[in-house]
Amino acid sequence: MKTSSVELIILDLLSQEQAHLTAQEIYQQLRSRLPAVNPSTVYRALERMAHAGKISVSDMGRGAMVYEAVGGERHHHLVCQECGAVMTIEDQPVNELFRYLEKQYHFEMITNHLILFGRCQNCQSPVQVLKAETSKE
Amino acid sequence: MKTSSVELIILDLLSQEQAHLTAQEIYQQLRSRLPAVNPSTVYRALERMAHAGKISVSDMGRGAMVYEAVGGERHHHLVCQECGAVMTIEDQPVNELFRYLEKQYHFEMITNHLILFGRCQNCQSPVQVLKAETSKE
DNA sequence: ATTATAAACGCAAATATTTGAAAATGCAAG
DNA sequence: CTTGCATTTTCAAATATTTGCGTTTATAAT
Repeated sequence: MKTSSVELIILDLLSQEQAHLTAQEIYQQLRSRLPAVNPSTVYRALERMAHAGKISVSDMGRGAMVYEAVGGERHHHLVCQECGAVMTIEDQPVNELFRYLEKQYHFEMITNHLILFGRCQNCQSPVQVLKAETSKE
Repeated sequence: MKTSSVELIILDLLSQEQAHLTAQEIYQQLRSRLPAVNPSTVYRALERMAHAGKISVSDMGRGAMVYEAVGGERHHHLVCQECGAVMTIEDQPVNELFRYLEKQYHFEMITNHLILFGRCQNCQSPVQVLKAETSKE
């Protein structure tokens, strides 16, 4: 099956510099190459590609899902909910959990990009103190 | 700080039977108790509550995020991307990973509800065969 | 009780996303 | 090349979500 032109361009966009783009960002950038493309074409293409495993979709706390090309080093992210900092972590420990769950539950994992939210080192104790001073629930 | 009435009702809704509700479902159900409530009030309340850690937000592959009250047994889900089946798994192995990552990256984990996508046992080999017969990329 | 301040809410407008149905395109078989 | 079928795209309309801003409500201080 030949890949549609929109899909090709989207893959190209997502291949630039480990891009994590939202549907809107993709739509906007696409318009500079295919000026008349319709938004629903983009949404449907993204849906298709995600289901086909060509791209991954994740919530990185930006308000909308971000899309990423699959391939390259498998990795995962820790996202700080206070300052938005994104740390990339290696696959190994996550992979171990996944393999364990696959055996345990006879489940074939598809998720290959984990996003975990929390507070980075910088945002930890300082915030606690601030909160203690400011609010009293 | 006193909790707003909308927040109280939302918490009540989410406390019924391990509910995983979308914003729309919450909005609809809320209207039966507060007929004149405005959608933006609901969206803003959900955002507030999520940020305050009163509820958790996750993508269970239903097209929209689902909200859940926190508290009760910590658990996670395996969601089958073919048939939509949802398995609940115990916290322990996930918790071990989280504790490891916290130590390793000095990161304080907030995520407490993991959703992992894949294929359940029923949807595994059958689909492979079907695909092999049907498509030839 | 009165006033000041911040949080929550409603409303209307702007955006974003989804959906159904028709037109266009690509591909394979005849 | 022409027909048939499946996929992709468009368009318009329906939904869903977000945003700015003015109003109300709650809370705390005077």
